[in-house]
Amino acid sequence: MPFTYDYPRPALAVDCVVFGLDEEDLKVLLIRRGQEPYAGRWALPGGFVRENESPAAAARRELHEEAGLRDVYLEQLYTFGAPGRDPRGHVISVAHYALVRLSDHRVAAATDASDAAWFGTDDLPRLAFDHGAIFEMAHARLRAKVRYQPIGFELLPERFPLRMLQHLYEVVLDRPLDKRNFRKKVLEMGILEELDEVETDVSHRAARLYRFSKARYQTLTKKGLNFEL
Amino acid sequence: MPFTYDYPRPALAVDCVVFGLDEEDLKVLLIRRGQEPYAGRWALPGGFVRENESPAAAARRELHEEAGLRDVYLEQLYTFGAPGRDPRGHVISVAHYALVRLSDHRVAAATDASDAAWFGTDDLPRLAFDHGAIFEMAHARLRAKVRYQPIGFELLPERFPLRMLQHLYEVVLDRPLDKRNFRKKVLEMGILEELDEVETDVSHRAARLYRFSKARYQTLTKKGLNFEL
DNA sequence: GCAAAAGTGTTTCCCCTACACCCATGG
DNA sequence: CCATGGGTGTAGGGGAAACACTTTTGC
Repeated sequence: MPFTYDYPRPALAVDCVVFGLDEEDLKVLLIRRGQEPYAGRWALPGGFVRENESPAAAARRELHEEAGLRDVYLEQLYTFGAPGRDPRGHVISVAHYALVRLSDHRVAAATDASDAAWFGTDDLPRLAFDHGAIFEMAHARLRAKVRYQPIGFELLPERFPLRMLQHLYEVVLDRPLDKRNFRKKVLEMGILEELDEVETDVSHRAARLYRFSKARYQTLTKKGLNFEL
Repeated sequence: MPFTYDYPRPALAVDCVVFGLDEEDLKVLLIRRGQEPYAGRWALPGGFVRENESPAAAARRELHEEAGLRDVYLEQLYTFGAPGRDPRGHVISVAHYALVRLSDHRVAAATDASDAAWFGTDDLPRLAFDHGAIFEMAHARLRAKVRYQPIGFELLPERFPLRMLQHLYEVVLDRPLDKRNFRKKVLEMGILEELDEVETDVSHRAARLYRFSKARYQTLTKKGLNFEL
C-alpha cells in the first residue's frame, strides 16, 4: 500500500542517559561531540532513527556504536520535540535511559578508547542541545522508579552484599537510610537469594552475598507483593 | 544552517486517549475511521505531526479538529514505534492522554456532531492499529498517577461534593473506598477549598461543595506535603 | 416519620522509625 | 586487643483500616 502522507516531516532521533554506579556515586556516560553544532561540547549518546527501526532498536544500536555497550537495561523516558531544540532543523528525540553494571570490565574498556567519559551526576559539564533537561528528567525518573520497581539491581554486580544495595539506594535517593530497617525490609520481601558466599579482600568481617531473584519477584508480584523501598 | 541528515525517515504522528467521567464510570472518546486502513473501525483521535510543530501542539490541534476539544489537561504517555504498527509504512506515534470534564456542555455538543462517541473503559470495541495497547497503557498510567498527583480534579466539575471525588477514585482505582477514611485524608491534606454552597436538585440532604485549590497545593508541596490517596 | 445520603468518633492493629547493642574478622 | 564494619532486638508512635453512629433533608 502506498504511503498517502507525504508532507515535510520532522526528523526523528534517540538520546540515551546511561547511568552507572561506582563506590562513590552515581555516574552518567557522556560523549564529546566532534562536529557542529555544539562541536567539542559534551552530549548524551544518541543518533537518528532509521526507517523501519523502532526507537528502542535505534537506542541500542547507538549505544553499541558509540559506547560499545550491549545488553543493557533500557527504558523509554520521554519524547522531546520542541521546534527549536536542534539548530539544524526540527528534530524530535525519543529519550531513553539505561542502567549498566560499571563493575563489568567491558564497560570501562570500551569507553576508554573513544571520546567518552563517566561524570558524577552532581558534577556534569554544560551539555549540548537540551540534553541538560533530558538528564534531569532521567535522574528524576530513576529516583522515583527505583522505589517501586526492582530496577536498581541492574546497576549492581550479579552478586552483592546488602551494604552495596543500601549504598545504591542512598546514592540514588540522596539521603541516608537506617541499616536495620533497610535490611529487614529487603529481606522480608523475599526477592533476594541468599548465597553461600561472602565478600573477599576486605580487612574486616566479610559480608554475605545475595542475588536478585527475578523468578521469586515475579511469583510474589502475582501474589500481590508490591515492591517498595 | 542546512540540514545535513537527509535519509528516508519514519513519519511522526500523535494519538490521544481522552478520558471523561460520568455518573456511572470512566469513559474514553473514540472516532470512527472513514478511510483505509481500518475504515469503519473505531480509533483514538490523532494525526500526523507537522514540521516545526511540537508533539503536544499537534495533539492539541487534533483534539480541536477532530473532537472540538480545547484547553484540556494533556500529558505525554509513551512513543509507539514498532515498524509494523501501521500498514502504510513506518509511522511512529507519540501517544498522549487527556482528561476532560464531561459535565461541560461543550464536550457533549461537539462530539454529537461528528462520528465520535464515548465508550465505557470496560466496554471498548476492537480498535484500529495498536490503539488497544495504547489505551491499556493510558489506563494503567491514569490509575497509577491519580494516586500521587492531583490530576483527578481535571475530570470533575470545578465545584463538587466529596462524594463525587470519592466516586472518581473508586471508578479509576476499581475498588471501594471507606467513606470516613477517604474524607478525613482528603480534608486533612488541606488542598480543598470549602465553599459556602451545597448541591441542588437532590431528594435528600444536600452535600457541601468543594473546590480544588491549586494555590494551596503548590504551597503545601513546597512545605513537603506528598499527595497520596 | 421514613428513606437516603451527609457527615462524624473511635478503636485496633500494623508498620515505619529510631536507636542500641553484639558479633566476626584482619591486622 | 582494637578497629571496622556485619548483623540483630525492640520500644514507641503515627497513621491506615474497619465499623457504628448521628444529622439533615425531601417527600
